[in-house]
Amino acid sequence: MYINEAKENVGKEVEIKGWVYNIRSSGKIHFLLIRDGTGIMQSVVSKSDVSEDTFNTVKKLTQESSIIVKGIVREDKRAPGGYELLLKDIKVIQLTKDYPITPKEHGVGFLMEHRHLWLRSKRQWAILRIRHRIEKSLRDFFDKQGFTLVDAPILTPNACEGSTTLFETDYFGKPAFLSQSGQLYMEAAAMAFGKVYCFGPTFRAEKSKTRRHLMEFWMLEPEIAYITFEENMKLQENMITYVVKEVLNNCKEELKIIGRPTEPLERVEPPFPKIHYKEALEILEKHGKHLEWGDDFGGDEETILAAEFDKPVFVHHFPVESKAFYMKPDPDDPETVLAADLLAPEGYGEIIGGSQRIDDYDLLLQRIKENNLSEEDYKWYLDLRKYGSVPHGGFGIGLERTVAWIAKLPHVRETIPFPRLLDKIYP
RNA sequence: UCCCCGUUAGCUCAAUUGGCAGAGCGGGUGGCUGUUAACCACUAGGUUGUAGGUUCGAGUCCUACACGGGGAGCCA
Repeated sequence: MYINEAKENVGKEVEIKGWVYNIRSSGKIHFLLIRDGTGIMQSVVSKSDVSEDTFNTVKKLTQESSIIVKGIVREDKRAPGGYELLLKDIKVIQLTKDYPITPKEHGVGFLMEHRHLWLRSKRQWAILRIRHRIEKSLRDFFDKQGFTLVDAPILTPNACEGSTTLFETDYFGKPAFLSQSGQLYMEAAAMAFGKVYCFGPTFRAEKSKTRRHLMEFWMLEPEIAYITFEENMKLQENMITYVVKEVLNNCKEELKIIGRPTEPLERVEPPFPKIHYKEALEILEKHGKHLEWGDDFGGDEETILAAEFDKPVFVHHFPVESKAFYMKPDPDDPETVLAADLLAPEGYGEIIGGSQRIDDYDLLLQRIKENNLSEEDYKWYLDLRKYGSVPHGGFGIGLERTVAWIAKLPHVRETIPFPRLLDKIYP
């Protein structure tokens, strides 16, 4: 039996294979907390119920020893979780000595050094279960609507945008780079499959050292042929709403463990507020932050803007010069692009960046040249505007920032099993 | 890359003005029949990050370096 099946096994004799989470003793009765990956369950060992051998074996158990226990499941209000195991027999697989992570407090540095063991702690378990639920519901959302998952390459031949620092590696004597986005490949795929998305790791060699940055992070990037700018935002609203509902419905226990208040999440319903870049500047001005036209938002600015609303908020129509080369200028206002960022509530900042893409060959070529990018490198990308070009758009959602927001974590480093941080790649 | 803070027992932290290096957790031993990070008693555990300097005397003051944390910038 797995611990999360306790309810269906009340009164039955079962076997649980797991690890010792904690042990308390009161002389002639031991309370053993066992975890098996699906949850934590208390096991009661009374001296009068078991052999002396078994009783002494339990007495000597240490934190994180691996064990297989047999006993009868019963309901008891005194047990954490409401169910406990009346232990009959125990087999010790390995008696653990000196497990470094104790039930008391530890510093972040120490815990990160022991990330491979920290994963076993209740809080980390809950966070990564929520991450899994978010990944699953994101994929379900797109799969249900007929999107095709198209995997983007991780090794790429050139700096797709030239602006950010890429990790370089050797590709049979030629330089190759770790991908920072699958978008350009998804544009090719959208012309083949109509509605596509990719979901994988992306890399940046930026010397960023903040609570919102990782060197390796996961991004889901949908791309849709013939979509309009407004439809794109609608899709994002529906996606975020779906994911939040799925977490609320399926991760009640996990949310409780990490102490995440659910009211702010329950408010997440379409439509989300949408503000023009110009309005954003006005809101910031009102809060004493003066930005010039074309300035990008920093962490502070994003927090101020998001705090104006109790839902995620779109900021759209950014100045052309502040955004990427492939974004399509608004025909009614060519100084701005048809792009929107989605800012998460509660100070979590940008979690989605999306836009209409330039579908005109000449304009795209012009923008490539203006940005000092190599025409040769983008030959295949330009081909997409030569053979049956259509209006299209998409977006990228950063998984770790989304998890950090939904789980209300102070730092993205706990949202991924093995975070890659500035200058830190162990374990 | 820049700014700020820190580094003392396995872990989290104390140590008054520069004057005997100490507690909780974890470990060990013993006790306790319903515990909830259990509790109680006893016990072992230290080159105070490294290298120099000032001083009768440095965990404490100075310099450099290393490592960790927080923030800024950078940032599909």
